[in-house]
Amino acid sequence: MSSKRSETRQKLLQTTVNLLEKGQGKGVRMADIAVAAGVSRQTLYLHFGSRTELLIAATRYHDDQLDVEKRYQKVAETTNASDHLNAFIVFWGEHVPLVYNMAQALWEDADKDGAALAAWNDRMNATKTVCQLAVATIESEGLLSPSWTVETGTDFLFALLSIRNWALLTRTCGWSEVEYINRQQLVARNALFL
Amino acid sequence: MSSKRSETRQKLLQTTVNLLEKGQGKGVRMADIAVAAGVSRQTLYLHFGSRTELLIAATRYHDDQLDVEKRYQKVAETTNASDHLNAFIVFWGEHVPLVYNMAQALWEDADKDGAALAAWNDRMNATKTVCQLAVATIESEGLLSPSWTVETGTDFLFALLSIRNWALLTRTCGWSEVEYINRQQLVARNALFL
DNA sequence: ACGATACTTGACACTGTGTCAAGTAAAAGA
DNA sequence: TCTTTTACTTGACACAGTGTCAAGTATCGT
Repeated sequence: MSSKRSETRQKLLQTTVNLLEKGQGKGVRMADIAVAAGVSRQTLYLHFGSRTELLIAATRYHDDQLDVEKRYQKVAETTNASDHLNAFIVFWGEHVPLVYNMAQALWEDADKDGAALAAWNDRMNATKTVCQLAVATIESEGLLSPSWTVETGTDFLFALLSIRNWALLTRTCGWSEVEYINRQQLVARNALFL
Repeated sequence: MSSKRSETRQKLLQTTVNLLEKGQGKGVRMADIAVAAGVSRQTLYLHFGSRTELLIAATRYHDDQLDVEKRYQKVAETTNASDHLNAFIVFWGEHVPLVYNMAQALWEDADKDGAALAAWNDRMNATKTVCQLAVATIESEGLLSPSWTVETGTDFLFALLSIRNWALLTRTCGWSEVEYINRQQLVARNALFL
């Protein structure tokens, strides 16, 4: 009967994901989640110690549903640095919209809560690693512009592709997904190659 | 005797600026400011209706002290698009560190408070206007890469120079002010010109 | 001396997070 | 079948921080 517990846990996570995704992540309270899941507020604290823990668990849960590894395959399968970079930016341009609202909820808490900050940094480091891979590939083919080292080039690409930049360009400036991808490819290529 | 009121007001603003600048903007409470200014908490509400109002007023007060117009002169005095862009990025690279902590305090409230959001957008629009000027100058000399329109090029430059990008590159990645300026100049030039 | 101005004092409402203790209901185990 | 355990509920409360209110004090100008 320990399956009832994990059933409830799953329901809570799913409800949290749903609310965060639709509500733009803004001001989703513990009470809101409890009501939406048809459960008492205290049950949330029984399963997750705090709002931050719930947020982190929900983020992971959501990630698992997205099957990121599989979609990253196309990047991994490329055979040269230029294709790799382009494929990576395509991947990223398609990935961020799926993750944005969850990420936003996390970083809003990162101001106050150390655990949320840690979780946020975790995710950021993961994406920086893939940036690093892309730049290292360019360097290994001798195509990295002498203006950059692998490290600083990675920093730049990481900043260029940051989620907040994505939000600024697509949400605030109104770029479409395709425009975002094409222009970021262009900028990254012009900056890093030669 | 109405000078006493404005004296106090000034003292409150200055104290707020001091606290925000040193404290990384994080968690500066009304009570903290009141104590630091040697005044009761309620006096703050007598002069400014809310935390957000105080924050906005403090930001303006701080801006006035910085004499931005004068430091922007060097940008305005340039005679061609390339110099203009370079001078602008130098200006920006020197400007952001002075403004960062205040800006951070403002945008942290922007999540919750509509007024803070409005104030934040105001500032952002101001900087976007100067970005637009830089890109329009390039275009007017026929040097803007055909990949861009003035509008999209402005969007890009605005994103590249966003305060959050600055924070990511200098604070998180550890770029020095000089490195930031040189590399951002490089990237902007490579992306926009041709 | 009078009254306005500037500020103080202390209490209180409100929101949202997190905690605690006692209670219920139903499945699991003897 | 009776008992224990598990999963959840209920309602109260502490706490932080913002914002409000009413009554009090001190000082300045006239």
